Amino acid sequence: MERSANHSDFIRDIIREDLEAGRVTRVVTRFPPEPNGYLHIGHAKAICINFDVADEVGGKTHLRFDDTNPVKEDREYIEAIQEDVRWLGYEWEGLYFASDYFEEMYQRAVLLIKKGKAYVDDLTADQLRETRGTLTEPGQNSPYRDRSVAENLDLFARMRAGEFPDGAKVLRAKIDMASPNLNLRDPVLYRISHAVHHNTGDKWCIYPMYAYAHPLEDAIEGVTHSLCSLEFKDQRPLYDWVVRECEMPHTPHQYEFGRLNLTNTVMSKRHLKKLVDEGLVDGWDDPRMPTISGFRRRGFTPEAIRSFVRELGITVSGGEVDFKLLEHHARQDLSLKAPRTMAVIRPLKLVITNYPEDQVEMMETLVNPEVPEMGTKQVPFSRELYIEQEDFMEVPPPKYRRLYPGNEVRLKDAYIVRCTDVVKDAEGNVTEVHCTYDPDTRSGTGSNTRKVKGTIHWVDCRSALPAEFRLYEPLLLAGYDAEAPLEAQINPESLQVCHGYIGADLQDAKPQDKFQFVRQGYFNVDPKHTTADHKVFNLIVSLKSSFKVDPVPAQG
RNA sequence: UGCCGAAUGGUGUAAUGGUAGCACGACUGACUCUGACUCAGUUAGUCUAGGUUCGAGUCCUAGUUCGGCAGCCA
Repeated sequence: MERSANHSDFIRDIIREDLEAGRVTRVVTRFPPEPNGYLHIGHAKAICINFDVADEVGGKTHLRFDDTNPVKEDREYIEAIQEDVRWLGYEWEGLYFASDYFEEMYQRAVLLIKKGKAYVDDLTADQLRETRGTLTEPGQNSPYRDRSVAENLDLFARMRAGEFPDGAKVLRAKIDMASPNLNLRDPVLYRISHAVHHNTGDKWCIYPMYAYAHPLEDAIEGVTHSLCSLEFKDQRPLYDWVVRECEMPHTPHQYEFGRLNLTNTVMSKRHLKKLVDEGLVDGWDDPRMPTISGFRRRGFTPEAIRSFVRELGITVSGGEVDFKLLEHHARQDLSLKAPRTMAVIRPLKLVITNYPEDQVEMMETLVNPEVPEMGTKQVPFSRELYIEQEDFMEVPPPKYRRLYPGNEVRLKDAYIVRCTDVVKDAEGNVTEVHCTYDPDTRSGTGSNTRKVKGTIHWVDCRSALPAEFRLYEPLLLAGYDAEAPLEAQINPESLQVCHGYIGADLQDAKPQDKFQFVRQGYFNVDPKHTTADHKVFNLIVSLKSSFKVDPVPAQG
């Protein structure tokens, strides 16, 4: 795993100090997803942080499914989550399930009861909320708060035995109903839920709450540094209370860092699940989704995501990261890996009128000019080519250096051509561009010293393969409101499908192969919709451009 | 008018009492058989008011703004 030289942040500082002071001998962190949805780029940050900080000091990281709420969880997610973590490039030491600790958690709860630190409460959920107090007023003690230990023990055992319906009773910690920290106002430790659990089946009908279960999970596994996001900050005193009062032999410590927010991106699982369930996107792995699987299908590389996350750093101040930064890391990584090739997304036919009808020349080109070791390849060239519609304008705007009547451009890796004529249909749209070529200007011959301002890409008509291109924009409209219904805020142009051509060199491209379409951007072979005779390419990220084509070209 | 936390260029971060730096973005220019890449340059910042100090982004006080917390979710 690659490491950055000057990593330092408050978490790494704490770890270093703990190590130096001998408080811990080996660092253990954990990534604890709930299997109730797919992982997104925000989780990627948590994954990178947990694995990286441990790895850097020779520690280890557990993958633990925090599966304490059977009604929301599903096996499907367990597999997907593991695939995503692996794909990101991380291997956990130990795969754990919180549900494997249910018995120990139960016994620790019994201990709490015996110590007078927990009690069974018969209040309804509504009553419980009403007596919890508010942000500015203390709560009131439950009338059941002072039940005897014996009664609590009996009731709790009967809860476990299934004698009560869902919601009839809860086990609560006995802490302080007047605490200014709402989390300490006798938080619920266990609830009754007659639900089938993916792991424990119907063995249990009471399930521990996160606030109780999580610290115990960490303690049981010997986690040293339990890293979580900021919204758990207020739970830290409760976390410590649970570990202490349950008399856990090992004491883990919780530290919180700021979540990742990306511009123009919803990150909540609730919203993402809704987009999937309502068919507004093509599944969890829709390339517009901020899920790990979405980024993977779109064509982002794990290296790009990791370097992006590392550049973000770890802080406790929140913010919103510009999506452009992620794109930057994608380009940077892909530029060294992706073979270059010419593809035409919106085709326009170009005919070289003075080129022999049946001649085909093979043009040599570098697979990747930035990495010459990647070699060269041959590209066929002949009289009729497809060029990009954008690369011809009958009436060019200022500074336009592509093709227009009378102008010369270089066909990349081939010849310089001059536009002599255009052919139009009945509506006056240009359907064909006619050019003449200069035989002395063949690329690589060194025989010519002529310079021409513009170079455009092309694909030879005879050998061209039809292909589908999917161009993406942000899924959500700029300035969307996460609180308002999302369906009305979906960017209608978030997916644009184009039908064009690729060169014969992409004949054998496989799903997830990545290419740079010269002058356009990086594309990934879509693994879901590509078939043997129909290739679909996802735009990963476009190339930057310092020239914007006039959006309202004057067509004659 | 509760508790907790955070405020540094447009964005994300660094500077742990001693020259406010880096990256992205934006804008110039050079180069270019990718208007890419690369290179050079420009732009732009310590929330406010006091205080401590030879010296404050950093420490103190007060304020302002923003975020989190009132699930039998995690």
